[in-house]
Amino acid sequence: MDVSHILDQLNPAQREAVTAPPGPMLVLAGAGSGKTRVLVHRMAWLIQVEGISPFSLLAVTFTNKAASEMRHRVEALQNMPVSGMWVGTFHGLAHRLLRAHWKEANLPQAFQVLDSDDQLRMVKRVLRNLELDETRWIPKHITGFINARKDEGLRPQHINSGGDPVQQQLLRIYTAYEVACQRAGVVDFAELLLRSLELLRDNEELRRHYRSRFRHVLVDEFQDTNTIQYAWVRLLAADKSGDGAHLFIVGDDDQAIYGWRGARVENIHSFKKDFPSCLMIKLEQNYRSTATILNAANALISRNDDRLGKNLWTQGKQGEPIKLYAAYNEQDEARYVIDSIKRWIELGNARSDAAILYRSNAQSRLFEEQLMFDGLPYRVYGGLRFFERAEIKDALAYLRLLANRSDDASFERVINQPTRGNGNKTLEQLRELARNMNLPLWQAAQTLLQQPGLTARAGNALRGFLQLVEGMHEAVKNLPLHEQTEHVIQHSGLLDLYRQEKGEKAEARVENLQELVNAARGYDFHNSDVVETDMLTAFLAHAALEAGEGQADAGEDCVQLMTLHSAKGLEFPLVFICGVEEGLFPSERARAEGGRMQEERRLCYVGITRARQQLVLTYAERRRLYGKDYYPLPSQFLGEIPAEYLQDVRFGNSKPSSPAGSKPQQQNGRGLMIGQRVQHQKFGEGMVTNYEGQGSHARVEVNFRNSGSKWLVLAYANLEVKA
DNA sequence: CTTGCAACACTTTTT
DNA sequence: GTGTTGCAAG
Repeated sequence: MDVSHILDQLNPAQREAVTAPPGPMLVLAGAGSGKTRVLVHRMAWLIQVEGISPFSLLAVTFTNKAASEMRHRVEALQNMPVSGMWVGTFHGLAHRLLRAHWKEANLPQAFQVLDSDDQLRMVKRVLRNLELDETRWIPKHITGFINARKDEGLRPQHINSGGDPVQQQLLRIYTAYEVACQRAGVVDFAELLLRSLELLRDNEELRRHYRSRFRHVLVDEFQDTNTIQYAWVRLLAADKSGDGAHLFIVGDDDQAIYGWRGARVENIHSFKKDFPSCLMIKLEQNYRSTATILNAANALISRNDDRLGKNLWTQGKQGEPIKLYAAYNEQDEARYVIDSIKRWIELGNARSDAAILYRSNAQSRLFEEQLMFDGLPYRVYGGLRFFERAEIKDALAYLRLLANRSDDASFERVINQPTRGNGNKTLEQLRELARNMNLPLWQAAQTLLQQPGLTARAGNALRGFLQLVEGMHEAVKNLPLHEQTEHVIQHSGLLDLYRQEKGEKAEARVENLQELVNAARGYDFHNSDVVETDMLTAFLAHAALEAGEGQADAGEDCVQLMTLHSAKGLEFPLVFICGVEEGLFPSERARAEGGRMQEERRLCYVGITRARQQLVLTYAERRRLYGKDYYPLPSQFLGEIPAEYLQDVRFGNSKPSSPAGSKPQQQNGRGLMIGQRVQHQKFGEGMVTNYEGQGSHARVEVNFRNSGSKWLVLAYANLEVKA
């Protein structure tokens, strides 16, 4: 059999991993070392050479994007669609299990998936029911608590409060939340994982079934797994009994940047202990970056402890030094970055080959303004995704109510959206009744209408809502999905509501609602992993599990803006990492909390290794953040990169272009400009960071080395200009 | 039920 | 500095 197409393009280490005999395997894959390629080729190898049926393969990733890329690449190697193979995210696969075995998992067949926003609302309702003060029991903290416990595999009954009243109260809320979810037939993200873990763990028949079915389980980005995800993988793993899957784990401990959301790098270490016979292969040859960039990254990350350890190398060129620009302030930083990008584009490069990376989303604004001023198309990653938009969630809530009347969260969301006379008072009565009789709100509403107590007007309004939902359900029952959607946004009044609103926002909302119809039309039920359910429920799960893109115009050639976190897995010829300052990157919180610096350093490592040809690091000497001025020190990470790889391009390298909001570089006849070093009789040495006004009113802002920043009237300040 | 104002937060993000 | 959210007045 000719296997050259599987092995030809692989280096020795990659080949060793791809062709390894069955058994636990840990592939330590450095940045840009061909990690996905190894996973994909391994799958092709198993199918084509080892003769493993795709039916016996399970591959799990963290994002839908990674999952679909993996599937496509396997199919490309295979030269045909591969069916029967399970490829998906942990959540997607868990969802698939629960759909297939809803009875065993003690769920209603039409159970719905809560996204984080739904979950937050749910918690707020629970708090209200328990009559707890939301200022003392902060809903966000509560969801954080619940999710963290679930991610550790802990139900309320597993947790010992140790007599701590706060802990006891939290457990009470956790318990009430679980009861409410169960009654409503909804499942949050963490619950998907926990419940499917419990399903496999406690149901011997099912466990046997899946353990004998899956011969190979491949896990991508293993350093990002949390406790329960690793437990889930282990349940399927081969043991002495002979059945169970061979685990093929791919990850990079140096790129573990999600500890703050429950990921445990330690799982990589545990894996070696849990599977002592495991093979470890390091992929250290990098195909992405110049030697300079790699050396800098290696030097930086070598400061971390407890690494499994690897050293990236390349056969490629030395490349340009890493540029380091010290901006006067954040405006200057933006101007420098965008000017550099403009020059780069003038050399014939694509806009999309340049990426601006930053630690926090708040930093994107200035870059956006500058890009807008210069007329450069750009795209900001992150932000609200399609299925998370309020109008979309409204429409989905109606659809969910059609699928499942017990979904209280959806009921509350739309009972008065658009307003139809169901006010707070009615809602309070409903909640009270639902609580007392232990009923979903829907049934409570029906009950309430049978009893006296509502005013005629309130009763009519409530009846109107119930009839609206029933009526829509009746009308829509046998229609295709997109017509159901269309009917619902029309007849619920949502479309009219937003049509009547004015402003760009409302227009966008109407468009989004129409886009939802298109999404429903395009939804491929048959291509989905979901079995044992109807089209509508499947679509709703799809909406919750795959929130969609943030912006529609992804296709255009544009400059890429994103956080360092969302840059993971991507690469760009030209990369800027901005705001490399103490307090921003590393973040203030990481600095304050001991032990968080290592993850911050890994984040820096991730950022550096995104760059293929040219890397530029920038920091500002003055930064305005949340309406306050800061004079940050350059990031300690800069000092951890050997100077031989760095080139200072401090001051004057940026061609001025008078962008929006910026001021001409020349300030009056004395040649004073931003960045100018000056001497003051009383305050000493400093640097001009800003100025305003003209002539005798002209004022400058000077950041003095020893006395901080001051505004001075130029005419009186008697500043001495330094070289 | 809508409108307006004050309080609040504000690292990172997928599912 | 900006945007969201919750509450009270109209």
